[in-house]
Amino acid sequence: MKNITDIAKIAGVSKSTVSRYLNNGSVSNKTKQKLDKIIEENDYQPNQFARSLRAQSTNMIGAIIPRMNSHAVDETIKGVKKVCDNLNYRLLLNYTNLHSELEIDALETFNRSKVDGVIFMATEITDKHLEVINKMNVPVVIIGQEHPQLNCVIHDDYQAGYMVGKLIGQKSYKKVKYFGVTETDIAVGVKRKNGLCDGLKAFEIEPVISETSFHYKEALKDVSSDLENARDYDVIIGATDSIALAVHKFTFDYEDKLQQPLIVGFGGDPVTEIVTPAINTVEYHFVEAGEIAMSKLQRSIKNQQKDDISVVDVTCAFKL
Amino acid sequence: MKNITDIAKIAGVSKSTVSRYLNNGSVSNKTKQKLDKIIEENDYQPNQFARSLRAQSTNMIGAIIPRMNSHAVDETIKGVKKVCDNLNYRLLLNYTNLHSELEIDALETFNRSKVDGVIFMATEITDKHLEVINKMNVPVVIIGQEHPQLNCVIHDDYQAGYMVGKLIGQKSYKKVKYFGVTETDIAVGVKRKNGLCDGLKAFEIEPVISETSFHYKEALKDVSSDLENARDYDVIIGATDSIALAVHKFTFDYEDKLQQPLIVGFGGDPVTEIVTPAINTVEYHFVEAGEIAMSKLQRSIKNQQKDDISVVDVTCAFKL
DNA sequence: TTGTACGCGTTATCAC
DNA sequence: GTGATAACGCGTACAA
Repeated sequence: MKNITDIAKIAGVSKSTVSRYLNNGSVSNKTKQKLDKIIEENDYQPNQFARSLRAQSTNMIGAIIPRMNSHAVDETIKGVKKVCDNLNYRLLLNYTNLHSELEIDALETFNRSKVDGVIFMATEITDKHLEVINKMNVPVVIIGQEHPQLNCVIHDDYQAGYMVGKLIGQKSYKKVKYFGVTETDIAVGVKRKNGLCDGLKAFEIEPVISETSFHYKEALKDVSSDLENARDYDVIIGATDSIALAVHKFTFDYEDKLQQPLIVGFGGDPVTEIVTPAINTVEYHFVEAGEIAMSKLQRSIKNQQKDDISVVDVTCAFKL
Repeated sequence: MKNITDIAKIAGVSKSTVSRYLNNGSVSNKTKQKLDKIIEENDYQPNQFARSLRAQSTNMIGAIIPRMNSHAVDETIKGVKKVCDNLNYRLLLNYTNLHSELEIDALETFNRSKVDGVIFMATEITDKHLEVINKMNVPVVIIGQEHPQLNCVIHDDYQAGYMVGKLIGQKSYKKVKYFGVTETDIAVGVKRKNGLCDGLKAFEIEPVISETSFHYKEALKDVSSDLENARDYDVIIGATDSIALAVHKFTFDYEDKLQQPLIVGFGGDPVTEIVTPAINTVEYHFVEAGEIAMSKLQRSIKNQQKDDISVVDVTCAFKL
């Protein structure tokens, strides 16, 4: 592999001339053409590490994602990538498979790698997360959870829950079941649930609440044992689309086809419309969230200061 | 951000001592303890770029993935990551959203970034791909497509198709429909189809073949218009699980519930068992493929030479 | 327009 | 066990 000095020698110029050719331009037409050819022939590529070392910046953004096979993650990263492309940042993904320690590890790695900024799709922010993030000398933007000391983009989960609650109340459904998730996840476990309860409360409905897992398979177990002895719900709501799908899977086999409950989920996962009858799901604007997050990050990189939390609206595309 | 010289100054030693402390060891107990403390206090992290520049190697593996929200990609990367963790490589993902130019771009970027090796999940290998890969001075392993000049890991798509064909023939189904994909995708578009046809041929069955898209939505359109006037198939096979799901979606609404066709897909996507009735799908061993690919890459990095194509078996977990 | 000299942060070599 | 020094590849004042 050739370096800038090799190229300079071949061209019979100094390496600063080659460097100028590569960056600003300011070289004579003659040497320009000579270099065009030589660099092409030797397919020379400047060493990115030497560049970064020198420039003290890498033009890279690191993104930490909890998992891959997820509509939410996919869409969010689409948004992030779009802005990255515009701003000429390289996007690197680090995937933690929902492991909290791997998140910490990834944060430290990106910090050490001196990426220009980090996008962190969080499911939970522990004290350890906070400690590591505060020590970092690279700006971080969190997507999906909020924390007063950090730079965050969140979805309006309370509103999402509230909208569903109101829609259900208006249609005068009576018996409502909710499968929620752990309260360590503030966004989904707490706010979404509270929104729903408040929305229902206006109609004097109190849902029956259980807690289950984000994972379809585990949710299916919980849902099955839970609903086995109580099949008279008008509406069953899953805190996520995965959970709603588990509910669908179980209730689909109810003997009495006519009395199947209405099923509602959150997240706008396209799988919800593959099943029949399609599941009603609240649309989250993940792409937009990704774009906003990356723009925020860009500002942090320039200004070094955090701004307020950004809240992305949700939309309820369905009518009950 | 402090560097090794700062730390050395604070400790009152030379930077070579600090470097030794960080790497081999060979320092006195006294200075060791001193450095323990100082490095902790200043949370000093060695600059990765300077290290790589010096070492001429990055300990990083770049992976190029076509999309994120996919069971196949998710599982494959799990396998790759597992081996990476064992070998102490960092894994970087670059996601191309199924854009061929972005793949080329990603290959060049990783080459310039001097990662130690590249894992490339390909849907297609064009001349342009070949040209770029051949110019690279970093080993590349392809997953999912084969090419005589390249280092590849593939699934046994012919066998997968053949197994399905034989199972169908044995059950004496008669009218068989197959929704395939473009033949530019050798693995899925050609081999899977040929396997199926050969498997069926043994039973003198000739399937009716159409071509459609990998994407669920587009497949649904094609499937709908195709099946609208021909609802008397015993078996309908989709070249991928997405296509099979589209078939399910359409045929589920057939008025005559009793005469619903059997549906078969390929890929083992968990979504196929969420729908009811569950779709029969051929299991692909993506995690294993990822592991094999990464092991191959590791060998290439050490030896600089390519070995034979690795073929990963498929399994047919269902009986018809 | 072109070339010289230096520094980015790290590690390896070789004296001491 | 420790410290000075060169080298990794590049960009950029500064001088020519």
